[in-house]
Amino acid sequence: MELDARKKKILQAIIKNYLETGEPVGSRTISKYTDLNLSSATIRNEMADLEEMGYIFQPHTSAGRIPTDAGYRLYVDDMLSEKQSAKEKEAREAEEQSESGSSEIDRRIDRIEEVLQEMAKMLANNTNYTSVISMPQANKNRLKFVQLTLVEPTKLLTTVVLEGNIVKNEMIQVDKDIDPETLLKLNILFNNELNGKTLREINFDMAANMADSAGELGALVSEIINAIAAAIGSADGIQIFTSGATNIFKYPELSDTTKASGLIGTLEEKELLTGLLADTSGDDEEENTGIQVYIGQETSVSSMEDCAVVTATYEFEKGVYGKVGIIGPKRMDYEKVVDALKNVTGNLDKQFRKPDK
Amino acid sequence: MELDARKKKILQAIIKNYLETGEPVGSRTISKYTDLNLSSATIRNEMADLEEMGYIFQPHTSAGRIPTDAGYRLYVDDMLSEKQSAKEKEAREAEEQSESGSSEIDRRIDRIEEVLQEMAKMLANNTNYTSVISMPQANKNRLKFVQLTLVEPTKLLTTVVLEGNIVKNEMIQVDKDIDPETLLKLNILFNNELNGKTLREINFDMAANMADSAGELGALVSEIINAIAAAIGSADGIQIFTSGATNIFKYPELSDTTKASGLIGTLEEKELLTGLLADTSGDDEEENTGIQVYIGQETSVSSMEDCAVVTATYEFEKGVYGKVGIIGPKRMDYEKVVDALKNVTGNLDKQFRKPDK
DNA sequence: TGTTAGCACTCTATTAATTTGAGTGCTAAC
DNA sequence: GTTAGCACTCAAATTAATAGAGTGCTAACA
Repeated sequence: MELDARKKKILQAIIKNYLETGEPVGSRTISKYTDLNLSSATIRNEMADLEEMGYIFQPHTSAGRIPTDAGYRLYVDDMLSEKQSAKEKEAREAEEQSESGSSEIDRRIDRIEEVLQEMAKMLANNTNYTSVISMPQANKNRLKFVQLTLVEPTKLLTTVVLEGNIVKNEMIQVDKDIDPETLLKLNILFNNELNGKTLREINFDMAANMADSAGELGALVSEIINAIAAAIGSADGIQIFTSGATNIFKYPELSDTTKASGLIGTLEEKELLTGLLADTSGDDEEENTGIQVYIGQETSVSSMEDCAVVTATYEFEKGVYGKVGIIGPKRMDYEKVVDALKNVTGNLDKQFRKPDK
Repeated sequence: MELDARKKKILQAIIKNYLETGEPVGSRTISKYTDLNLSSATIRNEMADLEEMGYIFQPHTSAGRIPTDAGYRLYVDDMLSEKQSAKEKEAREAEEQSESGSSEIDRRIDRIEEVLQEMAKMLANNTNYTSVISMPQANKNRLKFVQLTLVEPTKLLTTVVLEGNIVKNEMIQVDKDIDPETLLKLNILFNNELNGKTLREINFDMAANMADSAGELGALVSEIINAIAAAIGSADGIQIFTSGATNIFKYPELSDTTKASGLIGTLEEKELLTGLLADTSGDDEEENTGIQVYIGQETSVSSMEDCAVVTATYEFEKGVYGKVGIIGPKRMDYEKVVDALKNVTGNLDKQFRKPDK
């Protein structure tokens, strides 16, 4: 069967209406809602076709129609490609707004966590859905600077600064006292050897080599390397901020206790979200719009099979990306969500990249 | 009216039964449940009295009775005072178990956040309620060590170590380059002047004084002091870990959507929890058992008016306390919860205080 | 005087029966 | 190809009927 223009128009009308009301939509509604000037009977015929094609279905005989995942997919893809073509026009018209109120957050750029948490909150409030933001993935990030400090005679503080000025600390308990000269030597050693290295590069034989060449300090050196690796690692482990979890209760189709509990549970756990926010740079869709949409099963998180997830990527430092996502019911206002996400990623890009400084 | 022994026994039986079943309990049940050998009619009479006294009530005529907040209060107080007397006996019998498996967590004691988060998870899993743990309140904590490092020519990293080895970082953007000697001077200056000070002590005129005596570096010095204060402050802002929020769905009286949403919302916000976990050292009850119980309205968090909250205090460093709490329905298993809390605080005390090291 | 059996009464919860109305599919006419 | 009309279906809301748990009160009993 052919999905001609009229069918498509009807399908869109159905989905649009369902997005607003959340109720199955019947033929009579569409007959009036559209400018097609068709009777409900005609619409019914077309609907039967659309159902056969798998874009809509009835929850039960004698109910209106609801979009299937395939229906949503079609709708979303259409919208995105429209946005895409609209984008080119925008690109020309933009630039005038490019500098705006970033100074306030500028000052505390080192408090990335707070910025992201705040963003998540805002996003959730604006959209009435649940928002999710991942810390930029640092595992491709390079070590910029290491500082060893003696806090107590046997307590060594390792401060690690990564590219992008992410700072992490690790405390090491040592057996015997360390004298200042040794400390200085160690500091120089580590900064010479490790700067610019990633976690992966450090982990391999480098540790062994350095420990060897350090002679009697070998044990200490390898312990310090471990601490450094742990510090980088702890920055690596995807950190995720969520907000507005309770917004799901605004949508009856999600607020049944088992579903809600499952959803909130995965939001609390956070580990399960990493999959959602994995790095997808290189995907086709990504290349085009920077936006990805997962509908129902496509999320591969079982507790979200009744949800849709829209994600976008922001750039933290050259080549280091983080993700922003919105989780809501399948019948979410995709258009609004996409706009909101673009807004946020745009903001973050601007704040973090700061080509001027 | 007099609350004689028999009435008390009946009240306890009612509450105990209600804790288990969650259903209003009737006279016949009690007549069999207790060893009082009284007919249901007699029990009914006593129940009428207990109701008049305000310890129990009927959700509607012809339903069994449910404890009022006052009833719970009586029950909990009794239990706690029993525990208290039992404690003395324990004290004699204890000590043999005093050293147990703390080594594993010992190693990573600097990762307090992780330890506490893990504890919260465990506690929630064991009890099937929601758990809450606050970071030790550092605002009485003293500065132990400051380290200024130049990360880039105009980027100054301030690393602050507090008593208890809490480490915080703050990045400062400076106008002009700083040469190594100045840096060294600053390091010495700050460590001499500020060590052992609390946030409050630093904030006052000290900042002004130091800036003055620093001459042309005045502006820089005061900016650094700000950074240090911010670092301490960020450690001060109560940090709270929660776990098992979704456990509330296991209790029908809490899982109605509005209530659940409110509760989970406050758990997500966390700010509202600070009141619950405020420092109460010095309270009467606290002195006796280390345990506090808030029933219903007593929490003064509106979303928890159908809940009970039990909290306990643990000692992080001498004089620095944190709190552990359990949030559940009023009909929670208080005894189990109190035991679990004591267990956890005991563990934390042991881990953090480490009188041996 | 405290305890108990007995009974009428109340009120919720459950189940069943009934009604309503939205929406469909199909047929026949335009 | 479109539409009016009609019989049919089914969920949801409404009402009615029933069952059962539990009470309060009275009168008898030890």
